[in-house]
Amino acid sequence: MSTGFGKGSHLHLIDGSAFIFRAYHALPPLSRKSDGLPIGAVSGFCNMLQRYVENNSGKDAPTHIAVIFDKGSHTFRNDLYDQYKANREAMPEDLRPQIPLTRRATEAFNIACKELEGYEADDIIATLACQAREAGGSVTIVSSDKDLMQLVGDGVVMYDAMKNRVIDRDGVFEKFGVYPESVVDVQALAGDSVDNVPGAPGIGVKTAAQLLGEFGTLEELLDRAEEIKQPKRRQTLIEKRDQIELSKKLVQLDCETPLDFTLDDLEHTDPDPGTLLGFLKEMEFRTLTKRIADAFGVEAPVIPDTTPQGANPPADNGPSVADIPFEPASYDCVRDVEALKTWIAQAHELGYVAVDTETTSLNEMTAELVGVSLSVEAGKAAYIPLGHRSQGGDDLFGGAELAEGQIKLDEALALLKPLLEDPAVMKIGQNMKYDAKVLARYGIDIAPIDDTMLLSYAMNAGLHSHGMDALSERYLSHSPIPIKEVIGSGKSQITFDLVPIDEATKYAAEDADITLRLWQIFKPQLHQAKVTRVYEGMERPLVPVLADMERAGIKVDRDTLSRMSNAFSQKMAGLEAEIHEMAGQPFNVGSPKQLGEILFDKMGFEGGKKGKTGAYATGADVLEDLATEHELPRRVLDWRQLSKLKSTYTDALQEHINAETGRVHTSYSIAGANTGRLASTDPNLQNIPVRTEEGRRIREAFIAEQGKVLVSLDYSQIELRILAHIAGIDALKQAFREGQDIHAATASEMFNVPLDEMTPDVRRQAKAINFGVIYGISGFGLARNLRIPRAEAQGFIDRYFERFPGIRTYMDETTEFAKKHSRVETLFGRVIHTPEIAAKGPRAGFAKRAAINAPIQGTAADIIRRAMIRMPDAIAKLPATMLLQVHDELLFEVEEGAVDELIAAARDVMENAADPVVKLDVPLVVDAGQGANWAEAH
DNA sequence: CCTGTCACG
DNA sequence: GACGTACGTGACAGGG
Repeated sequence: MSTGFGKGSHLHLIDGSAFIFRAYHALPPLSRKSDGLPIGAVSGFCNMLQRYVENNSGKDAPTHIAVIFDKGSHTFRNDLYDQYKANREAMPEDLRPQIPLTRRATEAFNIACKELEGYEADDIIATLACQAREAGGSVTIVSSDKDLMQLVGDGVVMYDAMKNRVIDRDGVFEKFGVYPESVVDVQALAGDSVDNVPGAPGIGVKTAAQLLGEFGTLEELLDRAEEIKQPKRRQTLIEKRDQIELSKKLVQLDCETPLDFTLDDLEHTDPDPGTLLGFLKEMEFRTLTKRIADAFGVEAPVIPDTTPQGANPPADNGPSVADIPFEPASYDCVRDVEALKTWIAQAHELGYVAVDTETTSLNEMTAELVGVSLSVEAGKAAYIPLGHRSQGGDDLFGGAELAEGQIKLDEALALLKPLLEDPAVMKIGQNMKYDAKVLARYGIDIAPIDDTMLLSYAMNAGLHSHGMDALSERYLSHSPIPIKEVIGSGKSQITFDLVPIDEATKYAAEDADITLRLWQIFKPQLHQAKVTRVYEGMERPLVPVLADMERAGIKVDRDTLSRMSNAFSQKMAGLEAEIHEMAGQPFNVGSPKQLGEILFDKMGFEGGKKGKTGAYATGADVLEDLATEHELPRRVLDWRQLSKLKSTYTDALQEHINAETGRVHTSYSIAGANTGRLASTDPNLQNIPVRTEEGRRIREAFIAEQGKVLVSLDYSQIELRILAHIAGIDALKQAFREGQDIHAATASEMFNVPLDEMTPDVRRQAKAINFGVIYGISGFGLARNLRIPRAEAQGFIDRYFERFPGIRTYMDETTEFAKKHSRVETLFGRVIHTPEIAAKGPRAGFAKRAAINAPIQGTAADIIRRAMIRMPDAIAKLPATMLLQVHDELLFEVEEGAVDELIAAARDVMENAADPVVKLDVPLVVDAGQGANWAEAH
């Protein structure tokens, strides 16, 4: 029945990109259950196609149909004008992989799918519409894009699928005030801020339509521009003639696109049921598969239910998980292989399982696995003891023997490994990084995971902490068995392997039970809280990245530390003697209480202030002031510095060197800091000294292995850059774009000092103000920091606000937002709750400054998180390991020959880490350093 | 266990 | 007009 395209034929042209974006934004970010592939836009796209075909199956059904896509970002318009579509936001990361799938979907529906490199979809649509019109057929363009309106008329109409409205010549007139043949002229004059078409400044659609009504065509208008009465308008049209003519070329669609197919190739035929249903099955679209199978009158293919619900708990019908009682006695203790297999099968069937590990220590690097607990349903959990020992073993070596009635560790792990690594089963944990690290040491790479701690953090940062006990109390009204009751505390504390198995079961299974229940509460709330992308993009993917960094650790040279400790001891002893001599009596220099009494009571210094405990304040700022009057306070300051360096660093770090690896392994808490920053503990490697020469030498003990180098990359002024972007401070943005010294530039702007006459002191003051702004500046705080009178500090601040009024606006708007919503947000959508903002009294001040700071600090934290998540792939082929993060710095260990390559690759990731979600107005700049130790690298 | 102090960004 | 004040962390020592 193929007769070729001609009179009576009806061509439908669907704007594919419009369909995709509408589908993407209309739906929550769904993902394919079996492997987490993002699929929301594809799902919406298929639904829209299906509905479209259904609605157009009557006698007006199209004889020919095609979906047209854009291809490539560079078109002939970019050659005309390099700014064309330059400020278009980049495609969201989770949409990109879905684009090819929409092509496949189109083909599966047996609809022609067309695109052409170097041309926009609009040009292909224009060319096809012209051809169809000439052949005597009619055309419906399915799109609401105003750029396509120039094509309407002579048998061509547009159809807005969203509003279910046909746009004909009158519809175009309604929109533009002119008929289709003049649309291009209107657009050339009015320009388009979305596509970055310049147009004529100051002329919009209304004025353009009016001018064209008067002069007829754009060319006529430009030739006779002198006749225009309004002086401003006349001047614009004369001066900007080139720009307007360029704009016309940009908006004019190309009807001569070189196509490698003809209209006849677009003939619409019914899809092949097998192909279409096969595709839908592969995408795991259950509802749509069934609907289309019904329409074909065939059996719907079975999408195996053994593939997991995985990512989400089943819809909640029964009693709330918080209402199901906790019954420790009901927990299953799994002591044989058959029972274990039953539990594993249940997990496979459901597609999710809560997992918790019990170990001999909180240190994941040395902890030995003692047992694993699982839960698949609220109130239903199992504990699998694997390494329990009978208490008080009485053999000669005092070692306890493995208790009876446990599956052999190897055997159990061999059974658990396929489950824990099965991409089709979601493993749910509370602080999964811990379990992942322990299991990694037993050869199990647990994935995919959900983490209740991180779910809570993504939704509730700032509201409460995210430890399991706190979450259980708050959301389940249940106090878990305290670990103290199981293993004791203090001197009589035992390790978990010595806990009797019955008791261990109650404790361990309860943890898995609680974790599962929390997940069932939290996971469905994620989308509503609008933090799905935060959780899936910036929290969860960080878990394996940090686990690897922590397991890698950094090499620390014990001898270097030990020598420093000795040197510090000697110096301190000398200082202590001098201090006692000056004080006229011996006392504990390390006791602020005793020191305060010596200073203010015995020696009679003025201005002693007592705190709420009744002790004198003896902080560094106090001693610094007293140091002008007497030598003793300076000695105490020196002593304190050495004492700090010794106790916290040179002594303590040695204790943290792992006997097996010879390295120090910190632990990062992902959900510790409210702003999104990480925190480092045991030991804290984010506060290794650097500001004083003496302290910085401690970094010489952090070294690279033989043949390797430490490389440090850090963001330059990232928070100030973010401030410039968020608050929209043009002067700061400009300074950053030009690579200026930002503090000097600020000083120059504030104090009217030319850059080449800048003194270090003026620059220092400007620097203090810049940082003060980030922290929610106050006259008092700046005065104290700069040690200047408060009035003077306030004067600086006033002048700063005067010169950079955007800052004041940002602070006011942020405070308002916080008051209104009780939260603030980062550029990437991270939510930080600010419950205290409503408080009265001094707490309100704290809350306000925290609210001002959080979006800035938090956005910086988001950016480096994104960089860290991308880093493993980016450096996969290099002999390099990412070791540490210090808020704006990443430290790597690299083989000597690959340093330059590593720097290039890592810098690229870091400098572009905001893309494509946020387009910053300022460049991100990363500085790099390298050396045999951290002091050299930094 | 809390407080003061001080190390970092 | 008074009241306290820079933001975010973690570790250690002293002292109850």
